[in-house]
Amino acid sequence: MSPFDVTRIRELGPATAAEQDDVASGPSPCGACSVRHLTFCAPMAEDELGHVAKIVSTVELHPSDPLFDEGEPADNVYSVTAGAVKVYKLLPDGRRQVIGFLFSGDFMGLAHNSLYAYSAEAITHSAVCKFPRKKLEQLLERFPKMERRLLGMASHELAVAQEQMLLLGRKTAKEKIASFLLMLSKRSEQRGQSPNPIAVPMSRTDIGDYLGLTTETVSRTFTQLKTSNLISLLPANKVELTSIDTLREIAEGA
Amino acid sequence: MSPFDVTRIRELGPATAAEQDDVASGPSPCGACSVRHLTFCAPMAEDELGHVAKIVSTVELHPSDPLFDEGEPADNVYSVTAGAVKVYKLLPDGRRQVIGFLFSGDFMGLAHNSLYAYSAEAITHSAVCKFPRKKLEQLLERFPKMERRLLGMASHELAVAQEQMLLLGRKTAKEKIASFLLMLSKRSEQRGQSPNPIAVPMSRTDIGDYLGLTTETVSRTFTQLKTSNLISLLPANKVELTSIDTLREIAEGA
DNA sequence: CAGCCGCCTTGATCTGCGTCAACGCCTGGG
DNA sequence: CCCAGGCGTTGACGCAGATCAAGGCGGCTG
Repeated sequence: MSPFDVTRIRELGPATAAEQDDVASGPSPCGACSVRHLTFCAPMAEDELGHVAKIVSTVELHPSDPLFDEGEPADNVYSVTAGAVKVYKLLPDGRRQVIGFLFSGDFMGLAHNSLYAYSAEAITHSAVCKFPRKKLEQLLERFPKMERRLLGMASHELAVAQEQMLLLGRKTAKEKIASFLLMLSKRSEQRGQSPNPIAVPMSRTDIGDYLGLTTETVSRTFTQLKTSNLISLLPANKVELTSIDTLREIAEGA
Repeated sequence: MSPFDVTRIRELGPATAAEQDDVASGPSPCGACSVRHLTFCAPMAEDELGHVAKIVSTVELHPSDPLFDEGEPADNVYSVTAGAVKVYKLLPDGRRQVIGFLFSGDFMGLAHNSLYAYSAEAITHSAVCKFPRKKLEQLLERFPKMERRLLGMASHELAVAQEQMLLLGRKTAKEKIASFLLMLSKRSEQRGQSPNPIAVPMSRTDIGDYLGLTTETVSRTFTQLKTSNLISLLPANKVELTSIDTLREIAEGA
């Protein structure tokens, strides 16, 4: 079972056919958004949400639906409200690096120049809010507190990216997998979901491309952690962290 | 010869003994700052610079001087005005990952929580402007255009970090070194300095810790590029990129 | 419900880069 | 002027993880 996605999408409000067509369907119910406190909309007061609703449209995504590609004009900024999305970069010969996995509250598309620096694709059934860049910028100008929030979130992203550089440059396969699982757990908790049996919706290939490993190594390392009784692989792509403290020690290279 | 650092420090304005002691010495001459257009101070009008000068103090750093350490309270934000600074993270067992090299115009210390997420140390004789976080935040509140600039710079940092993840996770040693040299060249040019014979002020160890390699591999790869006539090692830690196009092809994995 | 396809796992082997070691060069201090 | 210590380079060897290969399993489809 994976009621998670569907549930959260329902929380978003009615998903009409028009929305699936990726077309703005007039003001959407930001007031009903259940993950608003996680997003850059958080600082907006109830009576200001109309300004947000006026420029936003919602998009529903199915597994492996692309959202945009690296190099396209970055005309929109997106905020994930349900599900899981991966963003990645490619080398000409096809080598892939997954830059991040996004969940409810995360945003993407803040390009410093006018082109997207990465591609985005849904992993699970997901929903995102779409903000035309120009209009969002006008909104930010009018509501500096929203811009402040965005700066705070960007700073956080930066810290996460730096932690990931440490992982990619200096950790072993085992340390990488342990770090990855703990990260998923922490983020799940931050979204108000279970921190322990965690959902791992992405494929071994995606995980490998995120950690700088091959699928084979990811698989072997999962097996190794399982054999050491540090994790259990549950049905429906869930993983139980049997010994979080030990995992933490491994992740930190102690 | 390396007049570069000294020159740019002089451009900063008089470096007094008080400044060397890392103590605010009253309003400093932001109006005379030759790298202001590169920093987050750029959007400030001439007649607003007094507000900046009032909260800033300058710090001079000698090679290998530490500026702050990971885990310390992040009480200040710094902007580099001359020289070169490295920021890095450590694993408990001493493995190091250099997160970035900072030059004129770059800032550091934008922590999302209250602690520095990395350590900072001067590579060359350098100068930085020090902004008490609290006071800077007040200033940002008063001048949203400065906050906007900071958001733009943070977005850029994010894109750079993502590019670095691709490098760390998926590129070979040769591709990493080629990418690194091209990055130094581009950044040198952005600061208005020579894009081709480039200054490489950091040690082989620092380069290795930045690229996820050992010093031996860095050294061997430099030798290999030299033997292939793609670069020349010049005196005073300068490197000439003999065939930028070929380097670019190598860097992109083509 | 049977067959296929994609994903995961496991095994065997290979290799790029790490590790260990030695040495040359430059620089700064006595 | 000489010596010591740090940095860079080079060589020999080892290993973590990549590559190549072969099934297994579960879910979707006809």
